[in-house]
Amino acid sequence: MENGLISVDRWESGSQAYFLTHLHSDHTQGLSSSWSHGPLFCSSITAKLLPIKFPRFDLSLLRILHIGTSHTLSLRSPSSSSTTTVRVTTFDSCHCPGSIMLLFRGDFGTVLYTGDFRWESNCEKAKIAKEALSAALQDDDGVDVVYLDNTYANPTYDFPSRSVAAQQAIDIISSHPEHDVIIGINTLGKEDLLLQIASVLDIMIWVWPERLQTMDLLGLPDIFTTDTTLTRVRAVPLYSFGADTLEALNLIRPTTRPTIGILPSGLPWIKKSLKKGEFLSGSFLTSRYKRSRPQSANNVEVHMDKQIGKTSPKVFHQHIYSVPYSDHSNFEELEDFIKLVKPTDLKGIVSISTCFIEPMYYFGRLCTGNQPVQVQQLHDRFKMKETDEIKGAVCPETSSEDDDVELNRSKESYKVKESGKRVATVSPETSSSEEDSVELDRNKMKALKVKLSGFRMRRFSALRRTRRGAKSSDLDYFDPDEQMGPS
DNA sequence: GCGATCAGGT
DNA sequence: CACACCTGATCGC
Repeated sequence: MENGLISVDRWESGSQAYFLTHLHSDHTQGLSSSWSHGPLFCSSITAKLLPIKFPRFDLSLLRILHIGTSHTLSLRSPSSSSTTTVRVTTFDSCHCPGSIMLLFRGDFGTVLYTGDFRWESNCEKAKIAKEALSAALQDDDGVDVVYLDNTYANPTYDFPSRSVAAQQAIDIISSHPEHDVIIGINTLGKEDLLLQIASVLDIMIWVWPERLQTMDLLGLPDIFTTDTTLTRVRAVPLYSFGADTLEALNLIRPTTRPTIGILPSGLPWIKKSLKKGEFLSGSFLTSRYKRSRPQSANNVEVHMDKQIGKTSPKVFHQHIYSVPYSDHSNFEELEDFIKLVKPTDLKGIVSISTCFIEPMYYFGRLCTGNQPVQVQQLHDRFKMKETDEIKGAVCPETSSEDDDVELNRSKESYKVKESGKRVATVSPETSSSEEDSVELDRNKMKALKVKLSGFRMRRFSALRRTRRGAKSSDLDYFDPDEQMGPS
């Protein structure tokens, strides 16, 4: 959304007001400590966390948007030189701490920018946000455009609420009473998962020192620690979480306890780095429709198929479980959202993605614009997108539950093949067994690296570092001896 | 030396 | 298949 007036999660110069929906790095590309193109509007939590990511950021540029409030900005109209006003209302998007949804009203009409969001039907915060949005929309003629978090804008994405997924993680931990557990997380997000685990199992959760600082800034309960002796459950950075790490942890027994990994992820198709003769024969994208029973690691039985029709935990490595814990709305929630807002037009907001799901394909019938969406229109839109730098526009395969046979039949025509690498992988020359052996060699090399206590091993040992009794106030985050990773 | 960008990885 | 984000290389300033 750029018209010389405002930018949302975009940081090039040329706008008069900038909005940051949340602090994940795919939304801060172009933002830096030295950025100064204009005032930056964000939530109070984002403002609090921003200096961690951008230490020398000019804080006088920040403008706080409180949840549930409206602000009126006086800006210069880019076309004429007259003044124009933009009114912005802020809602909790329930994606990660500090994340917001923005409703803009101005000469350009009414535009709702969802940002990344998850509004679950069973979530109290989402319910409040929903009601606030409904109320805000009552004095409007309707929303002209919704910029939608279209990450899962396809009916194949049918995963449970976060609390249900968290319970699945808890069941996995409970069924491994003698194991250490590591959970892969990023620098922001999944805090509620950790809180639910800690509360139900009445245990503390280990986090790395920088993450503890974030937890403290967020004012979360005092259940996080940097002392490995206080708990068997550790949340570790996703980048240090892999089959290699788990294999290493389980190789050096009995020095350490046997360890399982839990990967909280909305991506149901996460595949492990495949080696021959191991558990899974196909990707999760296909296997989840086979109603296959999740295989349990180490022959420990896990009873977990309660959520019929919803994504269940998966084992994709001897020691790693995946639970469908997502901070993006699933298809059903997106559908409810569109039914509530009934926009005239709908656009997807994908940042770093090779897989763009056209939201109008499934939600077009819920919009109030020209109905129904014509095949040719969508086709044209895809073509436009592709020449317009969004690399590909793909409607993933779906089950045959679509009620609109006509659309379903012509689905193939919406697929736009991605150029470059993707094309190369389907070309006949590269599908030979020669490539397989290269792949195997690469895996061998990786395994060797671990065993030779190379880079990965050092990173792993950093994770195990004990910080006995450390509280965040005691920590010196800039002590190079305490930094994670190779020095 | 720093920031921006890209490639390659989990 | 890629939620988000890491490291490392390179390049321009």
